[in-house]
Amino acid sequence: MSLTSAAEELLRANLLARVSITDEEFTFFRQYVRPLSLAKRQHYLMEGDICTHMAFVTQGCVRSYSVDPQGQEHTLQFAPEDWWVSDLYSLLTQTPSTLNIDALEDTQLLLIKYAAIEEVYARYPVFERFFRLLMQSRYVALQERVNASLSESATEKYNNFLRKYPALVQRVPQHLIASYLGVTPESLSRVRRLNRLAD
Amino acid sequence: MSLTSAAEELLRANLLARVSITDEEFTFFRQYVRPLSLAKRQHYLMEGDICTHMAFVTQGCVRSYSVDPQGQEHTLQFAPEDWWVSDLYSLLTQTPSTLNIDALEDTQLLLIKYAAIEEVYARYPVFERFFRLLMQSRYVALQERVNASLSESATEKYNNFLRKYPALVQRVPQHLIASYLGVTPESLSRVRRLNRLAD
DNA sequence: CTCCTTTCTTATCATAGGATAAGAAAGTAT
DNA sequence: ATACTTTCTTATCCTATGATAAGAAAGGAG
Repeated sequence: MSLTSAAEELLRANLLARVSITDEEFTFFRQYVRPLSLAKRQHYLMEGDICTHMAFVTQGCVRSYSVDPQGQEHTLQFAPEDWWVSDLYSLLTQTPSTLNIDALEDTQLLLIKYAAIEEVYARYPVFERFFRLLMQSRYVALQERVNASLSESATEKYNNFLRKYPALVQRVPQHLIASYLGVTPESLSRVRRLNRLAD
Repeated sequence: MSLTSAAEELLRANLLARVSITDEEFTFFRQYVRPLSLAKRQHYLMEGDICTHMAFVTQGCVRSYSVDPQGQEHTLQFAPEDWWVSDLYSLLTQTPSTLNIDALEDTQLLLIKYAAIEEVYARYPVFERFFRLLMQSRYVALQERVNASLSESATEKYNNFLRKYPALVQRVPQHLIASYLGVTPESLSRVRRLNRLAD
């Protein structure tokens, strides 16, 4: 049995943050895990591809986004280190993806083969528990985002983003944050200027 | 052992749509289920309450909504028969709810005690599987809603709502659909008029 | 049937944020 | 160092949608 890499230890820690995992369980899980490197701007998933793996980011940052009929990009998720990302709909249904996932920086992923996941759940239900817990917290966060989109102005959305994700603001281009918030880059720039004037 | 009610059979069918459940498993689960009736406009949950149960709607319709600092209501979910509803954040953290849930019609719920759910999962992991699957599909649907809020105009959002939830349009007041879509009732009325003119 | 509440519509006016255009600043590669 | 790309800003103008106001229509309760 090979030693675990630093990346795998990050994955183990991510699992342990939600559930208790034994060495035996983790060793079993590792069978279905493989690393993937992405260069900055390289795509992990492109619209139309079928998503076959769940990706866990161990280094760098990716984002998932859709492209609307006018060619506008809309960012659905930023995933820096310690985050999971995939096109869940494509993964679950094994149909062509409507999302794109690309790297905002040079990035290291660990990929878990979706075709093996049922086997993992059957052997060690703790992994099913893990993904239930993960989905639950993601659901709560997404609902909060829907609520924000219904109730907040551009300024409020940006200021709350600053508060919630201060680290991302430092490493992600502003026009991508704009596309996450649902405003144009020019409007976000205006929001920031008015923030500055008001301070 | 008492006979199952029609409501309980609806619950059983809802579980069976995602997982295989034996009579024994369902009988065990039933221990933690109790019915609740709500009159139209009656609240099941009010902001500040701690959410202690998951609710499954067997008759009627409820909605969950938040109230912003200006007193505006924002509808997060409509839950007609066969849907699950709760304030998941309050449920998971046992902290005061930020959401309200009220009945749009006379409604029958089945409540599952959250404090018992870990016991249920431990005894019969199939229930954990069920809630994982439920959370997954809810997550996918919410992400689609976020995507719509980022990319669609009021008209598109309304027309897609019509397409996705034709039954709800018949039974839910339009101003509540407006509050779900993130537009004012007056704007929705305008959208409908322009739709009519264009037909 | 009548009153009262809720829901929906229409019209006018106001505004937050989009569209467009241009350039500045920062980052990257040769 | 220079050129090229990406990112960010500022300014002007424009439009989709919000705010306000008023009334019509529909639905319930007595």
